Amino acid sequence: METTTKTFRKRKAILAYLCSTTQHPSAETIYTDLKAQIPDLSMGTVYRNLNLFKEQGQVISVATVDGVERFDANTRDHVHFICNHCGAVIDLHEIPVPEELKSQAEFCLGGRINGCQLSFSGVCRECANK
Amino acid sequence: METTTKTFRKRKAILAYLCSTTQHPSAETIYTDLKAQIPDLSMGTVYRNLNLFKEQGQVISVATVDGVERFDANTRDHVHFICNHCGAVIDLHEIPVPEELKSQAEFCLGGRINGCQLSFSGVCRECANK
DNA sequence: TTCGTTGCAAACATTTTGCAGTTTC
DNA sequence: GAAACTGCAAAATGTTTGCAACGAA
Repeated sequence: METTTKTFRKRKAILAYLCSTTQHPSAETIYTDLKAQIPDLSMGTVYRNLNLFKEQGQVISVATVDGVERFDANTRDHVHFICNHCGAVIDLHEIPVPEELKSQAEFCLGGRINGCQLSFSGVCRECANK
Repeated sequence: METTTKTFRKRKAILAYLCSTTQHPSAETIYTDLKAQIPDLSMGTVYRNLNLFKEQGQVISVATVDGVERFDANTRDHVHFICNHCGAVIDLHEIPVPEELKSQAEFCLGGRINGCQLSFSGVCRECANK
C-alpha cells in the first residue's frame, strides 16, 4: 500500500505541482497542466484546495495579473517582476526585500505588518526582443 | 457658457473624484459615491472611463483586494499598506520607494522596468484596536 | 457509519461590451 | 451631419458553493 492515500491524491498533486514550478500559475493553468495526468480533475477541486493552502499558509497569492490570481508555493517574502506584455511573473531572488523599511512602516502606520511585497513591472526580456 | 461641456461632465467627475481622495476606491465605491451627485451615472461609464484613464496613464491600478481592483490618481511610485482585515489601502508617503533596486533588477532581468510597487500588508491601526 | 474529498453544475461577483439614444461641434 | 459619450442590459470572465456520490477508516 502506498503512503499516499487515494483520497488525498488530488490535493497532494496540486501542492506538488505548485512546489515544482516557479511560474506562479493561475488556477486555470494548474487545472490544465494537471488534467493531463489526472483526467477527472475539476476546477472546483483546484480552487477549493488553493483556498485551503492559502488559509494554512502553504501557498500565497503573489499577484493578480489581468484579473487572474497567481499563486506561489514559495511563501517567503521575495521580489517579483511582472511583464505587462505577456503576463509572466518572474522571481528576482537576487534583489533583497527591503526588510529595514518594515519597522519604519509599522511605526508610521501604527498597525501591525506581516508581509512585504515588492514587485517591478515592465517588459520581460523575451517580449522586449520581439 | 461653462468651460466644462456637458458631454465630459461624467468623465471629469470620475477623474476629479479620484484626484480628491487618498482612499484608493474600487469602481463600485466610485459609482456609489458619485451616484449621489450624478443620479443617472452608470457602472458601464465608470468602468469605461477607468480603463481610459489607465491607458492614458492618468490613473493606475494599485492593488486587487478581495478580488476587487483599486484605483489611484497618484501615478507616481509610492508605498502602500493593505489591511488584510478591512481591505483599506493606505499611502505610506514617508517610506521611500527603493529606486536603487530598479536598475539592479533591470540588470538581472534583461528586460525593461517601468514601475515599482512596494506594499506592506497586515492589520491597520483601527482594526488592531478592536 | 462517519468524515473528508470530489465532480458537476448552478450560482455569484466583477468587469466588459453591443446597441441605441443623446450631446457637442 | 459626424464623432464622442453614455445608460441599459446582456454577456463574458473568474471564482465560489450546494449537493450527491465516493473513498478511507
